[in-house]
Amino acid sequence: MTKPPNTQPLLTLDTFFPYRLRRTYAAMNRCLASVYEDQHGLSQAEWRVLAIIARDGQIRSRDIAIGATIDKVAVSRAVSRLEKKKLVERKPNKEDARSILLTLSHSGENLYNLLSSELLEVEAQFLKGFDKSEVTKLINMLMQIENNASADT
Amino acid sequence: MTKPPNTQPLLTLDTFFPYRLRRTYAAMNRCLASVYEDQHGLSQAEWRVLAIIARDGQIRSRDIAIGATIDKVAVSRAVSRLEKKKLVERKPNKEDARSILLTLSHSGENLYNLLSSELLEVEAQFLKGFDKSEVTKLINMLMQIENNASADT
DNA sequence: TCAGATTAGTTTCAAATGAAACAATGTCAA
DNA sequence: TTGACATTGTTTCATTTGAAACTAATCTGA
Repeated sequence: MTKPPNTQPLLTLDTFFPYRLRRTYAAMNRCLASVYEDQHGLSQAEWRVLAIIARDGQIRSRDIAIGATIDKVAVSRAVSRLEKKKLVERKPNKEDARSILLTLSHSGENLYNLLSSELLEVEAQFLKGFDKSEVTKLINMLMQIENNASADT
Repeated sequence: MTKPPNTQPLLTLDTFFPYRLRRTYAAMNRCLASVYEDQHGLSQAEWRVLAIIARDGQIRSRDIAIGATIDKVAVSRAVSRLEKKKLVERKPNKEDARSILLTLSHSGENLYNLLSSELLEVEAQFLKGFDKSEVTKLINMLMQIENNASADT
């Protein structure tokens, strides 16, 4: 009874790359959130800020915003919450008093280590069935697409 | 001066699949939004609802929510706005008076056709440099990963 | 040197969002 | 039937979010 909407569809949603990427991203996110949020009480922003600090060591808010592509307001709020939870510490920056240097606390490091091993397992679930070269190729394609999108006018 | 945070990092962020996927998704989204939002004044939810209705013809709110993985409240609001803009029409469903059947209006179809050709160009930008088989492989991997993630406990 | 412009980070306020409550209809078993 | 439960879609309300305003510090160039 349902009539086909377009006799000659321009856009086939199911093979439209943005549609597929969005669906994959959404499904992935639900899995990840069940770990960092449901099990450890961190928001996505908090987890991402934590991961960037873990990667870079001592870092300014501004560089977290750039590294994690979160806007500075969200970073500021995430850091406040992480500080309240004693996971992150703020130190004054002697070289530039406008900014603040952020580091993980001891318990921040512990949580990060725990979380990262849990999330690596989740990643392995996502990528189950693919061999190493396929995954490498996938990652490289995603990086190229990110570049193409960022270069976009 | 910046000390390495972990002597033996468990998780290498730059090759961590969820990190890459998220960055790609974010970059892609900015490009797409510059079309449907900045140029045509549609929110992401509105565009996605429009695309699902275009694909499926006559459809219930509920099925849009499932098809687009948007929650029903967001669908309800997006449909209201689309109706206000005369892009979508609500018709009572004779078979089940709880639900409402949604279709594109004439101008909704026109906008959809315009938008989809514009967005296909954006997609082509993203995928520039890859051949057809690479893109097919990519899409298939994303679908598999989505399934793996959805099957996750 | 010092006035204007720029940058880092926070706060404020309005808009977007999501969970729960809700009204209206439909289903199903006793 | 009918009465308990389920489903559809909207509304309400509290929280989250983001843009702009703001404070404080730094840079820049006449």
